[in-house]
Amino acid sequence: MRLTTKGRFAVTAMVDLALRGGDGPVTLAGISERQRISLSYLEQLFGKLRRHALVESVRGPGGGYCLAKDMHTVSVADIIRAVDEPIDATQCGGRENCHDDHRCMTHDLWTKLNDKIYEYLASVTLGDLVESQHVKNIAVLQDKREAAQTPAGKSAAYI
Amino acid sequence: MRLTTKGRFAVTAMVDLALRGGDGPVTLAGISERQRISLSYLEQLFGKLRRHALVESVRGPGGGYCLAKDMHTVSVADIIRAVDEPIDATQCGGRENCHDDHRCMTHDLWTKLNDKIYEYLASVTLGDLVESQHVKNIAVLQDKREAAQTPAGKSAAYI
DNA sequence: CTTTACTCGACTAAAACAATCGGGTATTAT
DNA sequence: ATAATACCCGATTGTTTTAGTCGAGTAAAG
Repeated sequence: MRLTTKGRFAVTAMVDLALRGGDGPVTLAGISERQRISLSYLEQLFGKLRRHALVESVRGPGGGYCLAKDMHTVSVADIIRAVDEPIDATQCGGRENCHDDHRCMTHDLWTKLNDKIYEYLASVTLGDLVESQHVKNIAVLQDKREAAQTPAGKSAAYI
Repeated sequence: MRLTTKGRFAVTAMVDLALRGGDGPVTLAGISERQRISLSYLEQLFGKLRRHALVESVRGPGGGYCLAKDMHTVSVADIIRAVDEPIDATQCGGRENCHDDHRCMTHDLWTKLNDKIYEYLASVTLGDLVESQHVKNIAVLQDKREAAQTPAGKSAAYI
């Protein structure tokens, strides 16, 4: 499992898509603006996401992208795997730095680490992220309301 | 926590060191030969390991490196941190791709992942790796003995 | 038949990484 | 002394990966 900003961008874009998937296709131009990710880069990412059947596209005016599956059945691991294709395991499978009886002295270590990372990323779904985002927005609203009740100017938060 | 071959090499080298630390300092030239890691690269790595107080050096003929601590008190995380210095957390702390209320939509995700990775690497000590290596060597010896008992030429393993 | 918006592959700039080089210094043995 | 061993360290280099761009094309709607 490789972890780059490409994967992070893809996850962010997919959350954005999931958040507004309700009313028809979402354009990349919109995601680009909201998430500040370059349009051409998004096109590249969504090409891969589409080929991995995570999203569906609608061409022409009014077109855009939709989630291909229920957001609760898509894990973060699925998304990262789609854009960061080579899943790079332990980098120890027959390389020149492994030899003799010393071969892969640390092989198990990296394999297990990989499993742990994968396990976690596979346990979090797009739906989870969307929900926690909603919780945050509610918190923001509550903060604003509380701020409004607090006497002018001073925030209660830092007392 | 950054994960590169540099960190992997450092862990491998430290296991080698721990395995033969019994009889005095171990030379980098020896580690280089056994683990097929370039000497100059090892010098670079061990400079960092020494500055992080994970190893101690003895100069001059008969010199080399020793573990500075008991192998059971040194975790893999310690080693990787020593050589891959900037611990690169979520790459989301105030970057241009985070903005407005959407800021860090996936921030918690990456923070938690980082914690998981760190947690695992901190749970494995150099001593653990050395022990599992011993177990392997015993297994290899047993394999050889069994192979010797098997009638000539044919291995029993693939039947 | 023009606009919107996806499609695709090739290309480039910049950063990170792996590794090397060259000239040191401390210590031991002869 | 002085030669050999082996650590010390900063600067540099070559390569790969990553991030991001460009341009030409296609499908669909109005």
